[in-house]
Amino acid sequence: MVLSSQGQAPAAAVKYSSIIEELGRSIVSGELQPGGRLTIEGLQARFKVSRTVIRDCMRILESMNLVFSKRRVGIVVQAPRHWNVYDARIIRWRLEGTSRARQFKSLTELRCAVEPLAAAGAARNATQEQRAVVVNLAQQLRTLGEAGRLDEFLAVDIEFHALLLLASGNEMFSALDDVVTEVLRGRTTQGLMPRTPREYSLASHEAVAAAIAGSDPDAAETEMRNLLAEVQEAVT
Amino acid sequence: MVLSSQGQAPAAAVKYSSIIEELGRSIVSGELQPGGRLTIEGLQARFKVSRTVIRDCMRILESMNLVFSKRRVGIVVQAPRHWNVYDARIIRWRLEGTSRARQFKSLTELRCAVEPLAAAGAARNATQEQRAVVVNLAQQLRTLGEAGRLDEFLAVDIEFHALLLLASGNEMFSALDDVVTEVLRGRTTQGLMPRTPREYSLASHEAVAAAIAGSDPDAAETEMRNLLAEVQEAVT
DNA sequence: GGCGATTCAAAGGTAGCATCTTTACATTCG
DNA sequence: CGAATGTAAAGATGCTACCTTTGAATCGCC
Repeated sequence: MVLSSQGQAPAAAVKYSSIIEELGRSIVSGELQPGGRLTIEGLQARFKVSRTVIRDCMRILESMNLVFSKRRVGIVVQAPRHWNVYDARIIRWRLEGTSRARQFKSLTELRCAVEPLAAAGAARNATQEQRAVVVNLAQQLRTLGEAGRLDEFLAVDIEFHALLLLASGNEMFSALDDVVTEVLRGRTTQGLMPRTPREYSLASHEAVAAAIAGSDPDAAETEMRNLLAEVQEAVT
Repeated sequence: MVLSSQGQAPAAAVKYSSIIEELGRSIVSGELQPGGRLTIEGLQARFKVSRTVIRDCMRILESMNLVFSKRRVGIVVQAPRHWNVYDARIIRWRLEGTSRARQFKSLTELRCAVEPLAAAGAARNATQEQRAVVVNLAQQLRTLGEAGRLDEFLAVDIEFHALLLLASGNEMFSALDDVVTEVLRGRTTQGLMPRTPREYSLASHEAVAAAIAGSDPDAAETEMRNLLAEVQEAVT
């Protein structure tokens, strides 16, 4: 799952991507109510493109379970419970839209659920190189944090957490790296972070790294939980 | 996310669904290597359908990040790390294929991560009715478990866990109900379950239910962790 | 041998037509 | 008057033919 780009696909804007974006956002924001109908013909006129393009878009939205299409009826907007909420695009749209705060909270809770086990997994499965990098990143975090270089701190923090997910050896966890990235980034932008990272947080990162380096899953899990306690609190 | 059907869409087999199934399975199983190429023309000949249908299929597979298409090159199979592994269809394909055991383990680990927090969430956010139902389901589990009626036990167990996820109030959690359903079902089919559910397990279900009914998030989380400890062990 | 121009294969996009389903409406019969 | 049945139309599904755009690979020049 890749938030920024469609996997390997070249960034080259294909024609329909903007249509998907627009419709996806409308649906996710609630502007297009569940049960609401669209027709290919209508969309064709609205976006001034051929039917093929609209059809392609519909297939994609359908595959995200945002809509379904039925003969003689048209394209019907699905209720939120059907949406593939783990699809990177839907996550992005929800974070951009009015439901940002809500989505943010959900994702943070998901992080709190997953990251401790991911850390434990990393302590078990990480390669030697990954262990070394984790320790190194934690050190960098301290340096940058104490120096108050927040932007660089954020970048390294993202790298730290993404590496843990990857090293966990569980692809369901590593697929969430975009989620974690987005949440960390949003947390800073939204001013939910202290100006200077707290000593507590720096120490926790180091402790997690040490546990992973020392192949101690239980410690890694516990320390990660400590680390997340702060986060949890800020959102609740 | 719905494993069995595409949301509200009628079961009516649209033409391309079987093509998607076949190609999706080939990719997920590794039969079609990452970097491997397909062409629309080739697929057209292979499946004896028009270009339109193939294009629709490609859009869908592309939207799952299983492939990407490039002009002058064709349709290229993506590496596993790009796949939308939370897409219900991909989960299903992986569970059907040769990587079943591996996928099973990942999903179980995911359950262990998510369900405790979901239980805590349910203790906080469930409606009165949901709380009553949870308690009732736990009771049924005891009755069915002690009577050795395994099929019915499984059905109720699935209902129990799905309700927790739903009641958690976190849509990222409730979207995982298919995953949990599939894991529970597979666990029974694969003979990972004791013939008669253990007293320990029955008590844990009751304890979780009681904690939710009594609005005690911490207890719900702890009890759910106890419940999952057994599961965790069986898979590791 | 390296670098720019050319070629061309394959996807992207358009257009129009035929078909199939399902809904909505009208008609008929009890 | 109400239920069953027939019918028309709306709109998705599917096919074919044709043009455009892109970018990989080859060719040719320096």
